[in-house]
Formats: sequence, C-alpha cells, structure tokens
Amino acid sequence: MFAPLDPVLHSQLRLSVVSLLVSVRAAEFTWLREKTGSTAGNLSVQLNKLAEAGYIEIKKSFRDNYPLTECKITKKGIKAFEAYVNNIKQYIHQKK
Amino acid sequence: MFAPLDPVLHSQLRLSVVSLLVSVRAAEFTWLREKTGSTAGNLSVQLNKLAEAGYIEIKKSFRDNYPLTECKITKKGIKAFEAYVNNIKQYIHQKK
DNA sequence: ATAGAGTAGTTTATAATATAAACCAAATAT
DNA sequence: ATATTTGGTTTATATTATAAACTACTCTAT
Repeated sequence: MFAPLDPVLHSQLRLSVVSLLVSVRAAEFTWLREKTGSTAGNLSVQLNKLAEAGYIEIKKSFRDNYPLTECKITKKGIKAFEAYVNNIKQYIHQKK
Repeated sequence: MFAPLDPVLHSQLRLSVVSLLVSVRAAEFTWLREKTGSTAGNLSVQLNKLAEAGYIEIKKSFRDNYPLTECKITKKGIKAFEAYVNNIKQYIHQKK
C-alpha cells in the first residue's frame, strides 16, 4: 500500500539539500546553508550522511585562503530522489 | 525557500494514517494496522500523537465483546494534511 | 473449570535522528 | 595585538520511531 520512504531522504534538511542539488551543477556549503536556512552544524552533519549514503560528493578545497566545501549530487542520489518523489506521491495523492 | 514540514505529519506511519483517514469516514485500529503494515504498538503510539495534535478523534467501544478503536480525521487534521501536501511539493517539484 | 491460543490493544525500553551548542583553525579588521 | 568573522566540525542533548514486552480480556477444546 505505502512504499517505505528512504530514511536518508525523509529528513527535512537532507531532502532540501538534495532537492537543491538535483537542479544545479554544484553547490557551495554556504549557499546550501542560506537556501535551506539551516545552521552550519546541522548542515555539516547531514551533508556527511548524504555522502556516506553515496548520494552526494563532497569536494574540499580552498578559495581565497578560506576552506571551500562543494557538493554535487551523484547518479545514485538522483535515482534515490526520483524514487522518493514517486513514493511520497502515494501518501499525498490519496485515492478517491 | 522551503516551508517547514509539520513534524506531526512528517513521519511515515502518521502520514500513512492521515492519508488513509482523509478519504474515509472512519477507520478501525486493525484496518489501519493492516493497511499501513505497522505493528500494533507503533500504531497505538502514533494514533495517540495524532489525537494529541487534534488531527484525529479516537472513539473506544466494544464490539462482539472485543475492544474496538475507531479513528476519524478532524477538520484540523484535514487542514494540516493539505498544508503538508502543499509544502512537500516545494521539495519534490524542484524548480528548473 | 481450566489450560491454551487468539484478539486488541497499551506501556516501556531501546535505537536512531535531528538539532543546537560548543568548539576549532585560519583570516581579516580594529 | 586582540577581537571578530569565515567556514566549517565535533559533541551533547532532545526528540522520534520502533520493537519488545506486557495487559486484559475472549474463545475454544478438553
């Protein structure tokens, strides 16, 4: 009846991040923090979880002497997002 | 950018229950357990949370000598569900 | 009449999550 | 020089979800 929802994505912040990343080539930590309105600590934790799940790739470097964290969604991440979207529709488009 | 998701509804089981209840006059505990595939314990807890939030009404009685728990969604619950549906669409229908 | 299995749940304990608070290292501003 | 800001990470705490254990009864068979 109800397909299980990927617990990695069924989280407000992680879903926000993935939702942003699917439509963008790459995104910086600070941009994600601003767009999601999250705290840096929470974002840091959730980005690592997404990376552990293989849904995003995190590239760390320096720019203008400051640390720079860039994130990109992976193919696996896109697939997982699409599956999540399809699944949650079962919950929100209730049958008449 | 991303509207916050009602934490009462952003739970797989509670969302399943409310999704079922919006399209039905009333539902019995056992029917909800079967439809959602949840355990009785988990369902019991989550139904009480929905009731505490004022999203459903729980009526307890007896039928054929057995306890009978019936659930109905409230107007508040319908409104909350509709708001949740609208909000999560922002997450899953990413802008191009 | 009573032992065993089944029904319909509730309560309690545990594991997982989300979040915030505190912290760190380096850079820049005063 | 020291204070503040940037760009994060780590740790601690509160909340959640879930499962396991339990309660209270009923039905059936002996």
